[in-house]
Amino acid sequence: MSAQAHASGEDSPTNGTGSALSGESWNDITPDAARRLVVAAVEAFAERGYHATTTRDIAGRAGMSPAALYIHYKTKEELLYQISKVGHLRSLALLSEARDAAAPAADRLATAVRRFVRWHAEYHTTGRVVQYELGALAADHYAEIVALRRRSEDAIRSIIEEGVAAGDFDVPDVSGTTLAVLSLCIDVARWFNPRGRRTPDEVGELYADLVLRMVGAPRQPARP
Amino acid sequence: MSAQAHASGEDSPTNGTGSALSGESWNDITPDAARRLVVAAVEAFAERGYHATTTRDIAGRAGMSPAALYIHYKTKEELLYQISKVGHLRSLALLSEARDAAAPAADRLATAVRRFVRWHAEYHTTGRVVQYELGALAADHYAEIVALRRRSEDAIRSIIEEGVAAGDFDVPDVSGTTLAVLSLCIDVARWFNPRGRRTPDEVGELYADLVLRMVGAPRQPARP
DNA sequence: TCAGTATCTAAGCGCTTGCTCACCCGACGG
DNA sequence: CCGTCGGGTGAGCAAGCGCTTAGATACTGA
Repeated sequence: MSAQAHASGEDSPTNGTGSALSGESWNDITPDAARRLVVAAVEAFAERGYHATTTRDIAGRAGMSPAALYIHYKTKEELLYQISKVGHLRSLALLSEARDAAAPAADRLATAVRRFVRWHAEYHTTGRVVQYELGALAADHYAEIVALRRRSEDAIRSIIEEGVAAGDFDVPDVSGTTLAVLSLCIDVARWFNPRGRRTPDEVGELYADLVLRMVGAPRQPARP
Repeated sequence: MSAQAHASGEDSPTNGTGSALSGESWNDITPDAARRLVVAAVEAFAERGYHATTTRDIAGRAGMSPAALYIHYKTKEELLYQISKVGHLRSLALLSEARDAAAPAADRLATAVRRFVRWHAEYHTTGRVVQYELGALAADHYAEIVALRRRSEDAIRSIIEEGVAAGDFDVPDVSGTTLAVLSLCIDVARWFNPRGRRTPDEVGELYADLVLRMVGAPRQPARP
């Protein structure tokens, strides 16, 4: 397979948003206790699911009493909403950035997949909550999140459409393939295990290659 | 509710096990009330998740009082276990059959994916429970199910390995690609919507094509 | 005819849930 | 030196949970 050497600089074709640096993106939540609660909630939701997680458990992990949770968040659902929103915005930013880069469609698609997958692997707990606990959101919050997801889908679809138009891709069913690509990437959050054989970087590389095959792009161009 | 019509015949290249006929496979559960409970539980678990589903809800959907549930199943978890077991056995049978067929690896892989995906689309409620509610199983039940999943993975891996050995496939990372193929198929249960544009057959066909591309098989052989 | 069995229900037990309330505490400006 | 205020607590409420029990009903074979 392709050498995964790629020194750090590797991507960040555009960094207009300045989002590229952030690791887990809870850093800008204040006060400190509110941030600890979000982190605790992500862990708990990812481990046991939203409904199986108790507010006592979340508060406990954050090192405070059950009642303290309600100083910072009105309900347990609001915590989920916060997590879901931040996660979806991050996904969308990632994919939009890749779509808008000045590069051939194949490169942009590979970059999008590589980063999207890497994020889902690296922050697979967050990813799990973001991708699999939507159903627990209140109706209005759910609608808002679904709109963000649609925009993410559009970003991928755009790249594939442009690749087809440029004659770089061979894709009989663009919207079906878009769905499959996104689905493939998202599911990484479900199975990824940080103690497994593969690093997030390796999975990203593997998946970028697989997706290029799916769209019938000529074999991976040598990367600088 | 689920039209279980499904004209059966369509493919079935091998039908040694005789399992090919079953549609939704709850038909052989007796007595009738126990079957109704399983069907109700599948619907409820798929809609809201295991933990958000109450025994009162399940019993209600099955048209009986909450207490009646416990005549047929010892606990709510046993219901989940039953569903999970039947579903995983069905998946495994599907994949094993495809693996053992007398045909080139590409055909066997395409058949495996086509049927696996079709099943996850057609019975996406069951699929949802089977694939996404494992975590709610008791420890011993969980271990048993995980063993079944490993055997399913082995079936796919075998086909890919044999395709590589025969020179039909070009796969740099066999076990990674196996994971990706399974992941892609499984995730159909999450997003498939019976009121959407695509039928289960169409999704199966699309995915079989995509997977052949992923393993670098020469373009799809004409099917009879 | 009638005990035995299988199936079901109304009522409810003990416990946990999400969330609230009355109160406490240390930092800090005047 | 005190009042205020953001952040915290212990206790607990109403509701809902999984599950049990005592008893009703219908069907069976002898």
